[in-house]
Amino acid sequence: MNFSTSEENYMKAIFHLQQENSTVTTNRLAALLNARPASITDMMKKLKTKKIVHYRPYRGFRLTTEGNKIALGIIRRHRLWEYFLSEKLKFTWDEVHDIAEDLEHVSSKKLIDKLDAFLGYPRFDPHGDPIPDHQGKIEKNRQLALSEVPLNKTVIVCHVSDQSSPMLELMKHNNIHMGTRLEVKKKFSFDQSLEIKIRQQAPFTVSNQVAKKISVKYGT
Amino acid sequence: MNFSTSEENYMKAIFHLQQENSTVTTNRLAALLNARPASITDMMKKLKTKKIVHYRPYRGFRLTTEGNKIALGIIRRHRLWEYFLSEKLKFTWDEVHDIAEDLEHVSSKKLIDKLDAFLGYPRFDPHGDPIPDHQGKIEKNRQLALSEVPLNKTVIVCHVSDQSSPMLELMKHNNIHMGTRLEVKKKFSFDQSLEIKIRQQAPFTVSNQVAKKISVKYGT
DNA sequence: AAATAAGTTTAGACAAACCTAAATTAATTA
DNA sequence: TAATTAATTTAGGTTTGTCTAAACTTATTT
Ligand SMILES: [Mn+2]
Ligand SMILES: [Mn+2]
Ligand SMILES: [Mn+2]
Ligand SMILES: [Mn+2]
Repeated sequence: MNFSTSEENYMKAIFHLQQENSTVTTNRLAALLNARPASITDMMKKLKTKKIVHYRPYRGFRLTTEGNKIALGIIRRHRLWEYFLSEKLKFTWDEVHDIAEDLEHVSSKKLIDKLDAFLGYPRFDPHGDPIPDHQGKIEKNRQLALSEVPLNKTVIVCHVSDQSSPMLELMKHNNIHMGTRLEVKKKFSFDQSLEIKIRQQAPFTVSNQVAKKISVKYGT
Repeated sequence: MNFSTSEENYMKAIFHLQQENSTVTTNRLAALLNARPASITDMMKKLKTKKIVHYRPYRGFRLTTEGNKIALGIIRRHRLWEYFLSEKLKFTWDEVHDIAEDLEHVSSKKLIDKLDAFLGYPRFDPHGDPIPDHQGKIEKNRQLALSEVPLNKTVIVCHVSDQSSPMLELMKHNNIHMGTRLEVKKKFSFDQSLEIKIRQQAPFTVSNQVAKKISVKYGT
């Protein structure tokens, strides 16, 4: 079967919400997609007849096995394009998402498999998220929030979930950017603030608020 | 202003029809877009209010200066993606068009300019058609039909406008493919058939019917 | 100058994907 | 258990892009 851009965006959004909570509600999805709840209900009815979601009125919904497979295909496309944009076209990591949001809907299977080969079968996108392979197999996400990192382990910054300018200002001031290697030296239990050390720099402190927004992975 | 996929497809189609005949008619456009004449009229009214076409009912239409500029942008995107697909992803020349038909509607200017740079500012797409530059400037098309080629000039096959299997069979039999270098040795006035010579092969004859379908350019 | 034919437009429908406002259901609290 | 509240669905619209069938224009013939 073939799906519209809209249907694909819904499937992908449901997939992401399911990671947190296996059954998804109308309002959560409406918020994520910037749509009204009534629109969600309309689409859920449609996706139910297409056997993409399990859905019982007032009871929430989740992807069927088939729906899950399709969602993984869309995520594969999204992340491969993000990798392409960042690696080949030299976009910065914060610019790639919006463009990939459109490119992901060009759904030629052959295109994506050839793109994958051209890129050398990358396993993670520029935000550190795993890229499903051509069968839809996906590795466990190796990221965790900076606030969860154990003491004295070197980690690499790979995603920042807030791109407001106040946040960017703070990051710039502390010299944190994508790929920065750092260690957590101390956790203050009073406010969960962290003392951070970047190689060859004086240590500094970040609030728990900030640390929750920064994702890192264990370095190679 | 921002344009829908549909509006973009109409603009591009009008642009191409204008090359042959400066004012375009409803039925011609309907045929090219595989749509009903009534749909064309609807869209022309819309594009007129957006100042993309000049249009007087029953009198045909043509792109405004603005419409022309936009159409060139879409053609630029289309041909750059075709080049990318063929050159980087190793698609064959006959596979690239349909995929580019979708990719061309991803309209980030920055994406296309970076893609252009990545590809090394190519000037012709895999079919030999010129690629407009970032200002919309486009070179003259250097292609001509094989049937129009003067005697004893080496030319390179760069486009075949009929991809039916009978045509492909004939081309395969005569060893003609994209990039083949050949010379026209003789023109028979009786039926306009041509005697063709490919380097290190015995000469053979093709009908005018075939020669009209094959485009070539002067070699480098 | 009529009549005819060809090309084009209009009128009216429809599906997709949204929306607002009102009604309904489920969950929570008194 | 009966209200109250929060979440969700339904009813009814709108916009975009398409279509068919009927009406209309323009061009071409008698
Ligand atoms: Mn998307
Ligand atoms: Mn990503
Ligand atoms: Mn297109
Ligand atoms: Mn082309």
